[in-house]
Amino acid sequence: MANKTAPDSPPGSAGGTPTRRRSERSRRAILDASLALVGEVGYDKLTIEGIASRAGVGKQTIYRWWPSKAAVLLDAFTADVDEYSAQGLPDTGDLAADLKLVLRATADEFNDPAFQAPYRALAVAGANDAELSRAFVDRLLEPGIRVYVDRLRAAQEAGEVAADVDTRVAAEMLLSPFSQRWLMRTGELTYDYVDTLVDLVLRGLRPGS
Amino acid sequence: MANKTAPDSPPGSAGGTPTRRRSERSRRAILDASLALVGEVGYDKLTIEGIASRAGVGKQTIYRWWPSKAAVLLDAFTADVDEYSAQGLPDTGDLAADLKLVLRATADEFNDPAFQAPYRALAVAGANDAELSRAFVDRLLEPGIRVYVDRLRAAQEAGEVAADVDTRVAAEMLLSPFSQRWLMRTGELTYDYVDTLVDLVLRGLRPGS
DNA sequence: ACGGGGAGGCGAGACGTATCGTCTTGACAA
DNA sequence: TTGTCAAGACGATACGTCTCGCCTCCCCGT
Repeated sequence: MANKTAPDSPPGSAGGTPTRRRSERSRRAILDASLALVGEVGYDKLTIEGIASRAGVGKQTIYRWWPSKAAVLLDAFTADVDEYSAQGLPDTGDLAADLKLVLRATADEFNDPAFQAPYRALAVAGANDAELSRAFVDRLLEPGIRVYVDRLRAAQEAGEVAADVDTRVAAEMLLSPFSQRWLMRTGELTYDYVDTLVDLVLRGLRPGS
Repeated sequence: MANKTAPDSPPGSAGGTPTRRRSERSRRAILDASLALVGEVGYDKLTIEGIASRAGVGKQTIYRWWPSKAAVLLDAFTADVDEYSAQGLPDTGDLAADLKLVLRATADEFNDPAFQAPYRALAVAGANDAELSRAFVDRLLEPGIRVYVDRLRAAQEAGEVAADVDTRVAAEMLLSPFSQRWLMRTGELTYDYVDTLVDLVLRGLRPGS
C-alpha cells in the first residue's frame, strides 16, 4: 500500500532496493494511452483494459505498477505539468498586472478541452479517495498555490501588500473562486472575471486598508 | 432525457400529462437507502442493486424513475437540505459577525461525516457529468450562494459595503476558499480560519478602501 | 352510485455484457 | 537464473434490459 500513487522510478534511477527491471517503453505507452483515452471517452468509461489494449500492453503490467486508473492518470498528468510551476510568477513590481497576466493564461489553459478531462477526473476522484486526494494536492495543487503565496509575500516585502495579511488565505481568495467556477461550472472563466477578481482581492490587501 | 434528474412528482400532483401512479412508499425507501448506503460503503461502491436490495424494491423501480445513482443521491440529498437555504442569512447590522456566525455553523456541518459522503459524491459526480452538474449547481450550490449575495447587497444598501463592489464575486471570494479547502482537503475548516477569511474579504469591501 | 376491467406501477429476479482484479503461460532480456 | 513482458483465461460483480405475476388505482358502463 506504500507508494500507492507513486510507482517505482523507471530503470536507471537508484532506489533503496536494487532497481527493478522495468520497461520504460511500456510505461510511456500506458501514460500516453490513458491521457488520450480519458479525453476520448471520459473518466467514467476509462478502463484499465482499455488502456492496456490501446497501449499494446498486458493488464498485469498496469496492475503491477499502479493501484488504480486514477493513479495512472495522476502520473500521466503530472509529467506534463510540473515544470510549469517551477519557474514562479513574474514580478514586474506591479502585483495586479502580474496576477492578471498569469490568471488570464491559466483561464485559457482551463478552457482547453485537452486539459479539462484529466484534471476534472483527478479533482473528482480525489474527493472520494483520501489517499489519492493527498497525492493530487501535494503534486499539483499545492505547488500551484505556493507560487502565488511567494509572489504575494514578495509584494508584502515591497510594501505593496499590508504586512498583517495572511498570504496563504489571500492566495486562496484569489485561486479558489477561480477553480471553483471552473470545476462546478458555475460561470465562465473570462478575462473580465479574472480582472474583477484580482482587483477586488487586492483592495483588501493594500496597506492601510 | 428530459427530467433527467427531476423525476415526476409523486401521485397527487398534476403534470402536463396525466399523473402517473407512483408509490410514494418506494420513493422514500429508495432515497433513504441511498443516503444510508453512501455513508456506509462510499460512493464508488454504491450500486443500484445495493440500493434496491436495501430498500426492498425492484431494480426496475429505480431505473424507471432515475437515470443514475447520482441522480438518486441528488434527490435524496436535496430533500433534506433545501428548506435550510429558504430562510436567508441573519441581519443584525453587523456584517462581519453575521457572516462568521453562519460560516462557523456551516463549518460544523461540513465536518459532520453524515453530510460529507453524499455531498462529496455529488460534487464529484457532477464534475464528470455536465447535466448532473447543472442540476447540482441549480438545486444546491446556487441557492446557497444567493443568500450570501443578498446579505451583501443589504449591507451595500446600508453603506457597510462599497457601492461599486460586485457582490457576486465577493460572495465567491468568501465561499469558494471555504468549500475548496473542504473538497480538496487542503486544510481544516476551523473557526479561526473562518474568522480570518471573513475579515480579509471584508477589508476589500469597505467603502473608501 | 357502483363495480368490473384494464392499464400501469410494483417486487423479484433471470439474462447477456462489460470490466474488474487475479492468475497462468511462454518468450525474452538482463 | 530471475523477473518483466504481452496475451488472455478465469470467476466475481454490477450493469441495464427484460419478463413474470401481483396489486392498486382510475375510468366507464350500467
